[in-house]
Amino acid sequence: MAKQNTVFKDAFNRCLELFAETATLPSEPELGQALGVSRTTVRAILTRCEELSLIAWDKRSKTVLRNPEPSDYFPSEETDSLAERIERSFMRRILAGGAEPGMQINELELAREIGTGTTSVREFLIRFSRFGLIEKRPNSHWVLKGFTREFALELTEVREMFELRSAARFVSLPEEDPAWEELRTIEAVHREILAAIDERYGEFSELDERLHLLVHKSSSNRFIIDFYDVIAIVFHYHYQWNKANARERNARALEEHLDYIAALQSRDPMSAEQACRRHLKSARETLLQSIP
Amino acid sequence: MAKQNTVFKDAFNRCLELFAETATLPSEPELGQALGVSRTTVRAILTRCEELSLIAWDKRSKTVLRNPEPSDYFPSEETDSLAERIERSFMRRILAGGAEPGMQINELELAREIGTGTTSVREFLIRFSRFGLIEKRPNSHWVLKGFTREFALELTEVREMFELRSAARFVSLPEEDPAWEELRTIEAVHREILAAIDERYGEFSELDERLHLLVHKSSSNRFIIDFYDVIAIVFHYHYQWNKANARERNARALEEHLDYIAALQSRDPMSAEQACRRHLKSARETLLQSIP
DNA sequence: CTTCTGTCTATTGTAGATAAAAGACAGAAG
DNA sequence: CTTCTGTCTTTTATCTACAATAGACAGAAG
Repeated sequence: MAKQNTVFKDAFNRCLELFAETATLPSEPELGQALGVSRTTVRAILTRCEELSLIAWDKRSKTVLRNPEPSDYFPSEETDSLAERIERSFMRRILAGGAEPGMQINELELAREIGTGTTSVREFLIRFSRFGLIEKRPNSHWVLKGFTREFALELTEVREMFELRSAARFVSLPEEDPAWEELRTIEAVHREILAAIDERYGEFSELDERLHLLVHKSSSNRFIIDFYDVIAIVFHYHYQWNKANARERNARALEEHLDYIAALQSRDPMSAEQACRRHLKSARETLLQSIP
Repeated sequence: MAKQNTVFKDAFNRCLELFAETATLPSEPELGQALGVSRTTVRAILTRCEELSLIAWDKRSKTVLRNPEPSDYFPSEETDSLAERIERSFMRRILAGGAEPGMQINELELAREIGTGTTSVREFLIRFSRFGLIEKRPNSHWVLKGFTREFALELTEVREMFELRSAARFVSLPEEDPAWEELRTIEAVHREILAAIDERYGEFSELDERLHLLVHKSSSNRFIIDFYDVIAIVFHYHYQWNKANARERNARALEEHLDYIAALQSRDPMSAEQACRRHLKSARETLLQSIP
């Protein structure tokens, strides 16, 4: 098992969705473009489609023979990349499981538990180390620094610096910048969700990320934008983990977002700064409350 | 060749230095402590010392028989860890060699050139990616983003945010904080170097890192402190690469540092901020001048 | 009863191998 | 003459293996 063929399986599944739209499939390079994979993978997909009698394929003609059935798809467990599986397992262990700061992290043990080789785990840990939650002792184990109060405070301190700076840039973006359009879209989604808050409050997490990432992006600074990954992953898993009072919390945050959005749209630096500060302050408090 | 024994070789060399101080060596755990290695490595070192008739070793008694000669040491090329070698080769390629932005980076080729396995190169690139100079195309190559003007501006923007914040913290450190002592030491070294600037201007680079790292550390924020790695590596290689007018540049920077140090020692936030801004501004300009 | 040494085990760092995926090139089809 | 397909080569992602290194434990020495 040198390499998982998850790219193939995932692209295959996505390719079946395209069948609904057209009776004849486009050329191989075009398909590759649409699915975001190379021609090699496209041909593997087409070959499998042919084997399953989903299409008739002869050189340039690719005719859809029948609509795909659920059994044609690969199960979703098989389409996740190894890196995603490792991340989930790891985060579950350190966030959900009682993981005390100072705990040792063992590459071999993690690999065995996840059912994978050590190399992948190792590379994951290296990438993950930039989130500041783990640290390497050279020639020895990793140490879990823990999702502690200090961590949250350090994270939010930088977040606030970066977001205030980005918000200040945002209000000075030229009228024709696509960010304004995206901001209006995000605003509309906010209103939709608020209108049906009882059913849709769960969609907040994703929307939150979308808004803040948009703001951070206007900094045009790769370090600021990259840092948003740290924030996103922490909040992502934090929302999954801590669902107490989610409805009220999210409703309040949505209102704050609307204020923030309005302030950005006013193009007034001062009120944007104030709205930004207010929201970040309550976001910080929410995060801190969930930490013992 | 599963693992290079550079830890052993480097510790062995450092161990020979200890011979000058004592006629009998301390216990194994103590030696391990002093050299920063495990007992396993200590015993390997002692075994080799015995083989070379450098010491007589019987259980607890370890008597030095003769002083080490140059030929006893391992050559310095063999004591560098693989990671260090890869970093140097890579930086030489991308800074010195005409490396245009957008260039593809090939793991296999790099590994062959450095004479190492792909795994190590790969892990290096993953670690290095946080410096914002390269980017991964999944399932495909890395792309060099280049040491460009934008890079320098983005880097210094964050640097200035972080250092201003850290300097503000610094002035409010309590009297007994060891940072004040370290600051006085750094100040003294500055004066020494300035007094003999023509011969010693080359020592500035290291001192610069020491001062700024001290300031950043007072933020007590892991993200700010970690970010200093990015700054340090960029300036480190930048100094090596760009030696034009080094004497004058360093002399001016030393003067600025002294102002900055005095402002910090005054405990006055306003003057610390001003001195910090002044120095960072000229550091930025120096960096930008070296980029075409 | 603390600290050391001898011995053994477990884990990390690195190389090498292999399937998956990307990508290059020439000739075919429009 | 542009875009496609067939074929082939190169590179990446991942596993496995193994030496270097760390670390554990029991008995020895003080």
